[in-house]
Amino acid sequence: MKIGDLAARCGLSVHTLRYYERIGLLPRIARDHGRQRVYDSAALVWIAFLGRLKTTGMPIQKMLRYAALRAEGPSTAAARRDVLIAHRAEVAAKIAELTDCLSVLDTKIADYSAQLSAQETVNDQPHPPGSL
Amino acid sequence: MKIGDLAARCGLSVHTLRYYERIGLLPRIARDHGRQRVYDSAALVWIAFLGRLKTTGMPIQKMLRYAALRAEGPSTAAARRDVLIAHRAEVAAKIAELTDCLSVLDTKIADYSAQLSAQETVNDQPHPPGSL
DNA sequence: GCTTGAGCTAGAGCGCACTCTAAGCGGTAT
DNA sequence: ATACCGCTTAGAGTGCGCTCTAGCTCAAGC
Repeated sequence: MKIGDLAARCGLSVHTLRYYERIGLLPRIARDHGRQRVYDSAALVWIAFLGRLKTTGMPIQKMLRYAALRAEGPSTAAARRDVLIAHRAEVAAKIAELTDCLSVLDTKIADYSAQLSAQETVNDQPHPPGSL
Repeated sequence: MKIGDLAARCGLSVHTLRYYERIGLLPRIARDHGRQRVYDSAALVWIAFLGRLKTTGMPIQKMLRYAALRAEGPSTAAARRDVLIAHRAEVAAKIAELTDCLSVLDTKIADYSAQLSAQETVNDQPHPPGSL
């Protein structure tokens, strides 16, 4: 698989794929005779997981630490698990925070709705009390 | 309340408060005799709400649109409610997305744990099968 | 064989949301 | 009176995560 194919499949741009490799998020990619990158499906799996980390708000610096552990091999499994456990806690906290904000939004929306329907009720009165 | 006091109470820096005013997120603030800003508690309430919007991922450009509607007065209540309803949907979607990622993380963590306890079991064997 | 399109590198540029600096003014404590 | 602290402005700088450009090589289709 060449870089354009991978880009089409994983949803990142060709530019971004090369950028990720340059900073070390993707391991060194094999090249063909013409120095063009050749990807296998493992790259797709890894990129999908990076996408999860990104979606959940992990900054690139932390992803790099995880990627470095991964590159070191199976001896870093415990360290990687710890990174994920810590990140999991952050994600859970973020969900709680968003859920909290959601109820604030609901309250605010309900306030606006009440305000608007009260106004509408007034408009519906052809002769509001005391207007004649 | 002067800008330093407000900063201490709302958790934003003095720099950020002036920046927010400059771009229009905060309405024009009254000044005292020496041109220094004087805030009332309404500012605190508004800033707290901006914080909710920010926490939930609303970009400053959208907050500006909401702030502009607010500044226009009560006639924009319906428009503001619509903005909040749309944003509420985005937040709910984000929560769903994060919840999904959370289960991926849990799976991954469980995989590492299984891998690590298997390895530990091997280490616990003083004479692994076939090793002597 | 020639065009076209995709890939290559190094490095510059961008949008967002701040964050800080420089240079100066005003009020208060000693 | 002087030192100091917090306030003022305009504008420059920062960090993140891309995103794009220039100038080139390479490979496949007509």
